Amino acid sequence: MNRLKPTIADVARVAGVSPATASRVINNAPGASEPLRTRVHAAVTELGYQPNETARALATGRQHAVDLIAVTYGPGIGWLGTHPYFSRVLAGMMPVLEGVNAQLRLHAIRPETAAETIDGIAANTTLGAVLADITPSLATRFYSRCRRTVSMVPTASSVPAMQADNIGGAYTAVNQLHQLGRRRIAAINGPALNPCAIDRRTGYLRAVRNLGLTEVSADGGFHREGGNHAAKQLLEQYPDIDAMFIACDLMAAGAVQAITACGRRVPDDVSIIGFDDSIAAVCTNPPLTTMRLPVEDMAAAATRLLLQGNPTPGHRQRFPVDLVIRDSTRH
Amino acid sequence: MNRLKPTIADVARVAGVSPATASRVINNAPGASEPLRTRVHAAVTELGYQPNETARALATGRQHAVDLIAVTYGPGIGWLGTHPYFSRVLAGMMPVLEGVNAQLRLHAIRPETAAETIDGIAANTTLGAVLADITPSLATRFYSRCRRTVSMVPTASSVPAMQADNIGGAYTAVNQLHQLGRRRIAAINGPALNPCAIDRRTGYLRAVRNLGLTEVSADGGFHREGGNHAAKQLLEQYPDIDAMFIACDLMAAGAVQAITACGRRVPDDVSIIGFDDSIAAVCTNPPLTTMRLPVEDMAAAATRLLLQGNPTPGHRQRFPVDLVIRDSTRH
DNA sequence: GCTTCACCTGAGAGCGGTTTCGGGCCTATG
DNA sequence: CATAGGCCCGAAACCGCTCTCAGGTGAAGC
Repeated sequence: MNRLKPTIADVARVAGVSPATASRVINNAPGASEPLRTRVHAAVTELGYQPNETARALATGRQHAVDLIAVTYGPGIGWLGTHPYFSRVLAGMMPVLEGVNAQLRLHAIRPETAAETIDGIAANTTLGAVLADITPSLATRFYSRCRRTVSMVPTASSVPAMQADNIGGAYTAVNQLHQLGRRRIAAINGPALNPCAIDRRTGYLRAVRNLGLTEVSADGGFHREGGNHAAKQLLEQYPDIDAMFIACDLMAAGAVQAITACGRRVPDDVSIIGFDDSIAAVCTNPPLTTMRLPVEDMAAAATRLLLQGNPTPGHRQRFPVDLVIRDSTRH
Repeated sequence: MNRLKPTIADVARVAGVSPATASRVINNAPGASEPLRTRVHAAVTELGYQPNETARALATGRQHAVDLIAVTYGPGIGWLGTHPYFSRVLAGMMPVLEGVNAQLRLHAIRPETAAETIDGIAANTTLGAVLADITPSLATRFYSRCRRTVSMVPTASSVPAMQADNIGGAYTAVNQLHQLGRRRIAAINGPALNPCAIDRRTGYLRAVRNLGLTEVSADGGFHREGGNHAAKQLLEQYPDIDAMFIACDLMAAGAVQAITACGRRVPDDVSIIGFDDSIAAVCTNPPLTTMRLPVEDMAAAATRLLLQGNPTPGHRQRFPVDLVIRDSTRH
C-alpha cells in the first residue's frame, strides 16, 4: 500500500520479465515473444499501470506537446481567453492533435517579460510551437531558438507562417462598400502594433486613396468596448459617415450598438463590414457582413506542419480572405 | 557546434564546479558561496543555458502544469474552442498560473474514448486538473485516480467543486419574466446530459410550476444554431409565447435572430433572459439580460485551490448567479 | 556434428536534472 | 592544542523509462 504508482519495474517483476521487455511490449515494439507479451499485458492490467509520460519524454528526447503562444497586448492577461480569435485557433488545433495523442500547452505572455519567457518556452518545445499573436521581432527571436515554429500572423520572412491576405481583404471590403454607393467610409482599426491590424489598415488606406475618398479612422484596440467607443466618437465627429470598415467583428459588434444607440440604422444609414467571421459576426443583430479569415483551417494547417517535422525556413501557406455577405450591408 | 543544447553539466564544467553546485545556484538554494554563484551565473549567460523542464520534472517528481479537461458532447471536438464558456475558463485560469510559471495543458475528450483517455491524464497530472465540462460519473472516476482535482460543474458530492447556483439562477430568471407581466414563458434547454443544463432546466420547471404556468420548452444543444432553431420551432408551435428563458447566451443570440426574423420584436413582443453573461450577451442587439455566471472567478478559484495543494474531499466553494439587466427585458 | 544466423531476452548505460551524504576546511570553544 | 561544530562542496544515487548491446537459444545450412 506504500507504493503510490506502479512503475515499469513493478510490471516487469509481476510479469517475471526484465524492464526492457516490459517496455517493448508496452510500446508494442518488435522483439518480444507472444507468451511474454500476454504476461506483461496481464501485469499491466493487474497493477493498473500507466506509463509516466515525463520519464518517457526524458528518455526519448521527444515529447508529445505543441505550444500555443500569444503575447497579450490587451488589458491583462485574460485577453487570450476572451477574444474569439483564440478560441478559433484552439478549435483548429485540437482535432489534429487529438489522435496523435499530443497535448496542447497554452502560454499567454505579457509584453514586459516576453523576451525571457519566450526563451524558456523555446528551450522546452517538443513537437513545436504555434505563434498565435506576436510581434515580428519576438517571432524572429523565438524562431532563432526553435526551428519547429509556425506563425499565424505576418512576421519576418524567414519564420514559417500561415498567411492570409489581410491587406487584400480590407481592400475588398472598402470596395464593396463603395459599390453599394457609400462614399464616406470610416475605419476602426486594431492595435497599432499588431501585425494583422497593420495590414488591414494598410488595405483600407490603399482602397480609400484609390477610390479618391478621404481617410476617416479611429482605434478600437480589437475589443468590443473599443469598437463601441470608436464608433461613437467617429459619428460625433463626422456625422456624414455612411459606412464603416471595422478590423474585427468584436469591435464591429460594439460599433453596431453605438450606431443604433445614436438613432441610426444598420444597414440603412450605415453599412458595416467586419473582419474575421468570428462568433461575434453571427451573434449581432443584424448579423455582420464580414471578411472571413479561415482561422481554424490556418491553425489546423500550422499544427499539421509541425507534426510533419521541421518546416522549411520561409515556408508560406496562403489562405483566402473571402467576403461573407450578411445583413449589415443589405439595404 | 555539435552539442545542441547546453546541459547543466556544461554549465558546471565552464564554471569549474560540480553539477550539484550548479543546480543549487540555478535554483538559488542555500549551500553555495557567493564567488561560485557568480561564476555559475556567468557560465549560464555565456552558454545561454535553459534548464530542461522535463528532466527537472522527473527528478523532483512534481511538474508545473495544470490540466484543463472537457468532454465534448457537441459536434466534433472543436466545440471546446468554440464555446465562449471555455474561453472564460481560460481567461480565469491564465492570470493565476502566470507568475507561478506553470503551464496550462488542454484536453478535449470525445465521449467514446473518454474513460481510457481520462485515466491516462490522471496518471500524469502534476499540479492538478480542472474539470471544465464532464459527466458526474467520469468526474468520479477521474477523482478516484487523482485527488488534485476540482470540478467546474455539478458532480458527485466527494469531488471538490466550484458551485454556482444554476437552479436558483434559472428560478430567478423565470420569476423576473413573470414580474414583467409575462405569462407564457418558454425555455430553451441545453444538452440533456449536461449537468449545468439539467440544473437550469430544473430551476425553470420549479419556477413555472410554482407560478402556476405551463411548461413550454425545446432543446437547443448549447449552441447558437440550436437556439435559433428551437426558438423558431417554439414560436410556430406556440404563437402566444411572450418570454423566453434560454439556458445560455449563445443560444439566446440565435433565438433573438429567429424572433426578429419572425417579425416580432425583442423585448416588446418577447422578453429574453439568457444565462452565462458571456460575450454573446453583449454582442447581440439588443444586448441580453442574463444570469451572470462568474466563470472567470470560479476558474481562478479552482486553479488557486489546486496550487494550494490537495483540496479536501467534498470541498465546495459557492458563487452567486446574479441577474444582469440589459435591453432584452426592457420595455 | 558444427557453424551460421535469426530471434529473444536482459543487463546496463544513459536522458538531464535534484538531492542525499560524507569529506574537507575553518572557526569557536574548552 | 585538541575537539566540536558549521559551512561548502562534490561524488553518486536516483527519478522512470528507453534502447543499445551482448549473450543465449534454437533452427537452418553445410
